Amino acid sequence: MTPEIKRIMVKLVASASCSPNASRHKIELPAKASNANVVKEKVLMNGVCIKQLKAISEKRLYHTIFHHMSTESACPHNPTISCNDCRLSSLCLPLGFTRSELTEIDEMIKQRPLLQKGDVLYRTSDLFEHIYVIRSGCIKTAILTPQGEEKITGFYLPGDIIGMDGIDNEHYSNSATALDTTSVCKIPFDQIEVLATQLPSLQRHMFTIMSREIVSDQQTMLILNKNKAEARICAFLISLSNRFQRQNLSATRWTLPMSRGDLANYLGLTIESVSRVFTKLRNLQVISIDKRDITINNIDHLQAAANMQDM
Amino acid sequence: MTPEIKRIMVKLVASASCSPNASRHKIELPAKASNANVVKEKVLMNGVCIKQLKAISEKRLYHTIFHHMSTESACPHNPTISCNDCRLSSLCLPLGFTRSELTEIDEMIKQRPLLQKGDVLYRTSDLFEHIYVIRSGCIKTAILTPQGEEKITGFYLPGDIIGMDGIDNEHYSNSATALDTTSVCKIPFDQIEVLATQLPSLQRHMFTIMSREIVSDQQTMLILNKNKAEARICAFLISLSNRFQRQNLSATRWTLPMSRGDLANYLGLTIESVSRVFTKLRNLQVISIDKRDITINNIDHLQAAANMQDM
DNA sequence: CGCCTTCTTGATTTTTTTCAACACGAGTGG
DNA sequence: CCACTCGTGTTGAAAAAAATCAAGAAGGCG
Repeated sequence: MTPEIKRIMVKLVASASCSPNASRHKIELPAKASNANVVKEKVLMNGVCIKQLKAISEKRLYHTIFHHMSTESACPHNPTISCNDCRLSSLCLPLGFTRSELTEIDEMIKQRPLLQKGDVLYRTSDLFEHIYVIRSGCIKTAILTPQGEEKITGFYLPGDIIGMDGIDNEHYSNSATALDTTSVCKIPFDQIEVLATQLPSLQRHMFTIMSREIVSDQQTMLILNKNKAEARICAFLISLSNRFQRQNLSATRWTLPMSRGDLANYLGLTIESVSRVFTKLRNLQVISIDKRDITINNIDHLQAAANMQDM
Repeated sequence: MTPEIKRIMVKLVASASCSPNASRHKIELPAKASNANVVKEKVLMNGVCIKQLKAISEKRLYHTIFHHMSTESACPHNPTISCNDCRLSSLCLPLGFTRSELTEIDEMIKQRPLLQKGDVLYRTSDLFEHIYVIRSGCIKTAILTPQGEEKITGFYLPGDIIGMDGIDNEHYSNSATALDTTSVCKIPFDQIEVLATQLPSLQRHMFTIMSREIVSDQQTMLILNKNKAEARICAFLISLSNRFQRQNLSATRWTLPMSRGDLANYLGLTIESVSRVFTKLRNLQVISIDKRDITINNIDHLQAAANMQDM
């Protein structure tokens, strides 16, 4: 590990105190981080393992750390943090709760599982009992077709809530799989229901997040309806950029959480088509790509390409 | 009007008494109805106009009437029918309500607007105040793209509930337009919220129907993800067939509620592609088509084509 | 070092769109 | 009653786009 990277990491880890008032980071990835230098140590933050990979490039490690740092004020993946201290609570819970109401909710969310890349949170037709809030990392949800193929229905980032598709018939209609080291809050839905009858603002909040999921699914349908591969991918990149920005991450420089295969599956294209569009956009200087690290150089062009006439 | 058709119509209209116990119809369209004979009269049922067209073929009129008859026990489009008597109440409301609770809900749903073909129920960015239950007819919902194009997000049939996309940011994100003579129940959402805190089963029901909408949107994404036009259209026809069957209509013989253009828009194809697939399916004897009247001759082939390998 | 997964690139084939013409019925007006 | 137009749907030929098939590059990992 180069001294430069070590210095930044130490600084980051040091600022990760479990305090609700810790200032929010706005971090850009410096070009100094290199893929050449490989870190073989386990990386711990406040005693929690955030990377189990045996070898990881400095650049990727740096990405991982600042990603976790900027999505939560306190220790990423730390299962002991309460809703009172959680930076995501504004997304997760309605505003205006009293301290005692918050504590009541905190009591309800006892479990905050830590998933490693590839771990399955729930499977299609598992009994529906919980909804989950993503605290860090990334989750993909997918439906199994009658032919046994997996069709990805969404990618979920910190602050997003998943599992609500299971309310209808008591079983999840999707499966949920971690694309990276991911921590989630596991919330028992029956307790939500009871609490929601007592706290109208919680009931309203539940309606709101479900409505938001409906709108977001329809936005996805909109992207899939664009018939040009380039338009789909550009629209997806813009949507991802906006979501990172909402997490106070850079809007123009980030790492794709998913593989080309997952992306192609989600967008209804083949891997080859995705790869070709990426190459084309890179040749046009619209984006720079290094494996899954994306830099957006020309957001206007991306926007124009996403909106291209397609019916 | 031929005597044969007149006889059937009189029989149908006669059985349309406003009684909750009226038996449900299971009706097939007889081949005798002809497109040649044109009805130029207004058609009334229990004093409510169900067709305003100046000229309509017997066949289409017959379709219209039995469609309305079989979706409701009582007078179609009749705004005075109460939830107590509505045949759709099992879809619309949770089971196990007491008579007084039902009356309370009935009180809340005072308005049951009647829409003619092309009428707009609400527009994108209208203030969200109501959700709507389709009682008869068909509604399409659509999102306006930044370029001003309309992208259809769904088709809704009797028993379906629309407008829940508006909860999130106080404004509808879709517009809703009638594709046919359509009646809806207009339900004030703020009153739903108040009532739902008092009646846990109503709260649960709201969560359920929103969850169902999420699942249904994801099913649509699944159809759009199939990259072959034939697979998309076959999957859509099967889905429509199932929905008609759920309304106790024939699963194999019905009328497309939407134009080729709307269908193409919804499926992310061009009008020409839709037309070509229809022609191909007709040549293969899989379906018969007469304008918008569809007869499914070979459901297995349709199923196989819908499931065709496409990734 | 070699195996495996992921990603890229090229050549070919299939599919769909696009452009253009035409058919048909409904509604209109002479 | 008949020509006319308009909206809707069909069909054909050419062009564009994406899938498919095939091969190879790069990096993680044992």
